[in-house]
Amino acid sequence: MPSKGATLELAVLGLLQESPLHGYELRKRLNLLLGWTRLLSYGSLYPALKRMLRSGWINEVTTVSSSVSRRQRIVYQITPAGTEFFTTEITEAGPAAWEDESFNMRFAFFSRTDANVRMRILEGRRSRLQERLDRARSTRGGSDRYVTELQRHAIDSVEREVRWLTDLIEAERTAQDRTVADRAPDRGPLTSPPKTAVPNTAVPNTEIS
Amino acid sequence: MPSKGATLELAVLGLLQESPLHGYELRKRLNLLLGWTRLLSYGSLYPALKRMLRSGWINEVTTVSSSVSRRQRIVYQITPAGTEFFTTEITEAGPAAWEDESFNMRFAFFSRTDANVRMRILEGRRSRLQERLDRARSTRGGSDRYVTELQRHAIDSVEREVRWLTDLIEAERTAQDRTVADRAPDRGPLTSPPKTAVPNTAVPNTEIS
DNA sequence: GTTAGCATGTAAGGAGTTACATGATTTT
DNA sequence: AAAATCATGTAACTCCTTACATGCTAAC
Repeated sequence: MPSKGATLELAVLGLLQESPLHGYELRKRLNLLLGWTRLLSYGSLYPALKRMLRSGWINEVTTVSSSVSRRQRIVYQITPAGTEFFTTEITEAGPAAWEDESFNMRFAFFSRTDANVRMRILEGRRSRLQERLDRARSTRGGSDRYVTELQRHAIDSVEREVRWLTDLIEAERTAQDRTVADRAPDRGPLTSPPKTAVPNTAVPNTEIS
Repeated sequence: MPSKGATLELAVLGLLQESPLHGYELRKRLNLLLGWTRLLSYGSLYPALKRMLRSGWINEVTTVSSSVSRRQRIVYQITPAGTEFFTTEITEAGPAAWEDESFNMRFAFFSRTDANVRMRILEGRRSRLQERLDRARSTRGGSDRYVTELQRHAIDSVEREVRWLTDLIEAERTAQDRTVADRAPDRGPLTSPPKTAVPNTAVPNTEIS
């Protein structure tokens, strides 16, 4: 079975690979990682965790009093089965991986993805967007000013995303060439951002658990 | 009641205000108007049409043989009640109107919206996006290269959209000033696009029905 | 001591998709 | 005559949100 969606489950597993977390904290991290446009609700997250428990991908450990806080929490940790599922799914670079949500999630875990899989996902995503552009450009028939403007803006946005992907693919490719040519340790791409980076004025925000 | 979503229904009513259409054709136009990223399915459209029939917003007329084609179609036309509902909803410039889908739909029908309502929707949408930016910029704590890059790109995209809205607001404002000052007929904004327009190389596509 | 934020859940429902079904008409 | 496209629908299912419920703990 090609496994339909399961984006949320995979994102949770990806986060739990770094460290065990409880639901409340998971939600915060998921909102950072993906979404931030759409805040994930608890009504979505907690049932997902229950499902994952039943699937045997995660274990729950109830903490009563630990070092700093004596607040009761249910901490989830990933199981070997969960790790295996995550690895299998994240390696799957088929059409499901170039859809919006799915792509974002996979991209967020690219550090734990093989270089050739990264490449296939980036290229697949780009051709998916290219298809959209072709469709949009061939069917523009709006006489209305606002409709035209809306479509123009939408096309601009997708074109921008295609350029972003192209830059990333280029960065991946040169990084890979370096590795093959020099036998140097794979430092990976993105050591220098492909476009003008936002000046990092943000608060470091070093809150752990 | 503030009326939850009903984006699809409103979009259908908006299209039917121009001319009566059958389901198949409606889907095509809806995909142009909104979506084009997400193709609307018939499993969504036809039940919506049934609901709208029951609500009395539209009538159905079965055509058997007309001028060009003798193919059987069910053509829907908007009723006075439907027009009233559409007008009321489209004038409602509350928070529901600045959400992604809802905003796009309302924007697409801006030609049939009062200038002051347009302004409120554009400004509301912009401050909604501004909130997202503030949240995203204050919580950036990713050490991972790819996560950082993903968030940077997401922030860039929203910043771009904010600028787009700012230009549109400016265009609306000057258009309104002109109208007030000269007593000239309201030619509206967007007579010249605020940014570099895509060179219109698209096929005119004059397919009607 | 009360408010704000932490923490976990459930039930009902909204909005959509996919898969299934069927058949007419036009094009090749 | 076959294939593509037009045309309309239903049933099951997915995924998510909102509203409801509950209670603890930290800060003011």
